[in-house]
Amino acid sequence: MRTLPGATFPLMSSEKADPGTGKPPMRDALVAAAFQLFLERGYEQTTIDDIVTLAGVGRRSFFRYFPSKEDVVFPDHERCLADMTAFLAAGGGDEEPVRRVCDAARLVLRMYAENPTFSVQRYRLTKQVPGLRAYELSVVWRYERALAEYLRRRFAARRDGTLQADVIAAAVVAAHNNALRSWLRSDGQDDASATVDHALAYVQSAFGGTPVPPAGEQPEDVVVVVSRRDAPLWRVVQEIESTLGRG
Amino acid sequence: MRTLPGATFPLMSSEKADPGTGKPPMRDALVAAAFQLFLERGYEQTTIDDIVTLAGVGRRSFFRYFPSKEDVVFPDHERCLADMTAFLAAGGGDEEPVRRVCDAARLVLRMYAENPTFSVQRYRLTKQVPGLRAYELSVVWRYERALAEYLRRRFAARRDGTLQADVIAAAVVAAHNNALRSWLRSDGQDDASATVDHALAYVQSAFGGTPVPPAGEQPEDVVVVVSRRDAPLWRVVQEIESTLGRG
DNA sequence: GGTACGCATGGCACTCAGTGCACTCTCCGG
DNA sequence: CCGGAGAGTGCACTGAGTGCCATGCGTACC
Repeated sequence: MRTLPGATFPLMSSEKADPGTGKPPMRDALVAAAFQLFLERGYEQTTIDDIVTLAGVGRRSFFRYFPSKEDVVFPDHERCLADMTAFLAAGGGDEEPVRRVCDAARLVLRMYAENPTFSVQRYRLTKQVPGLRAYELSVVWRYERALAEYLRRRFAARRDGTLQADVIAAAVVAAHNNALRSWLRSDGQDDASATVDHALAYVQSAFGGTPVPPAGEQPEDVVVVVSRRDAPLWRVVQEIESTLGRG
Repeated sequence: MRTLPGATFPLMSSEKADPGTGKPPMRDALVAAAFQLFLERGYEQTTIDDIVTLAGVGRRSFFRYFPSKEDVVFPDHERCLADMTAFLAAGGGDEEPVRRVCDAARLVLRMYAENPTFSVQRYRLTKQVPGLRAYELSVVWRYERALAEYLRRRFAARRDGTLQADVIAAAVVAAHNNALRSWLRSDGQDDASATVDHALAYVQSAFGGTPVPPAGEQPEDVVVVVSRRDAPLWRVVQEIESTLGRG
């Protein structure tokens, strides 16, 4: 197996990395070869044979590491999803649920932000290849389902708990994606954290979670709530809870 | 071309329908043949050759009507999307935007509800075939983009207009899908309109749109509650309920 | 009446993604 | 030295999707 000329991304090390030797595992070589070709001649114009030839490995080996051609564009997706799921599972169950899923979204954005050049190149690719855009949807969908499943568990007692879980998860993902795309369009120059915080604050303000806890602020011992009379009762209760800072 | 034995769905007539004669156009014959085979032997176990053989047409004709094998499962998608887009474009610009997109979602659900058996069969199919689930995501994504584009135009003047548009569109689609799936799981027995109204009311209540416009009702649409901050939550809720006069 | 045109369809050959299987090589423990 | 496990490879095969051209059929035009 020959090594690649230049095209080395600071790829996240795959699970089966070889810490002893410095040689990149075949998986990373395939990703590097694939991106080099995708960028210089386009995704659809690149065949699996082109990739494995450049990487100097057998064609069959490609499909040992990636179930499909699309998967090579999202090489760290499984790990990222697992990390997010683990983060959600780590909580003790006493956190405010909406804030928790917002924090999970921040975690995902941080992983994107760890490799700005890689993320930006992938963004340019997915933006102009319909097949990749479709595949990205199925990737994002799994994140959304993970968030929704967490919220469904937390909202198990609520009336319409699954509905609220699905809607809030979708809103969080949409806000995250809005911020992510904005950051990607800036070529990774903007402040990713600030952008996503701002986007998620909107979601939190819409769904009861206290947007920003004013640290060190003395609490009033009287709270005033103003509500439209025709607002649904659960919405009023939610507002009460968030105003009182209980979750 | 021979006609199919039984398997006739009340398919929505395709654009190029032949109003004079009663013979179903080839497109509908292909859909009928495809679903018959998908249901009796599974999606992946059915090849294009199987479909065109059963429909009695040439293989090349399949791809004349459907760009891919997945498309035959969503034969009316383009028309449905066009209808929804037309509905959004039809407004004069003075409607409340959130309510407008909710009405657009109701329109889509109504189209599903027009063919309950077809919708339920497709649901069973997409539920268990990963490839179709992925394709459905790209279908739904186009609806979501249409809603978001409409909201972006309506929110052009707002700060964070595009963010709010994306988030609200995602929430509306999530609520619609939640209601749709609930209806599909009931084999089309539930009241689809009531289910989707309930789901969309949650979204409208979260994002500023008045949930139900109390026509002609004027008085007391604002209620003020004052509570000690350390009062138990249940006590506060009790007070709210009695103030609102609800049980 | 004949001809020319457009259009829907059919047939054929080709590319390429993805799979199943059998083989080799190497490393490792006994 | 042997035997098994696992990584990598070669090969043949299926099936989706495409490009090209031939064929048939109705219609408009001469």
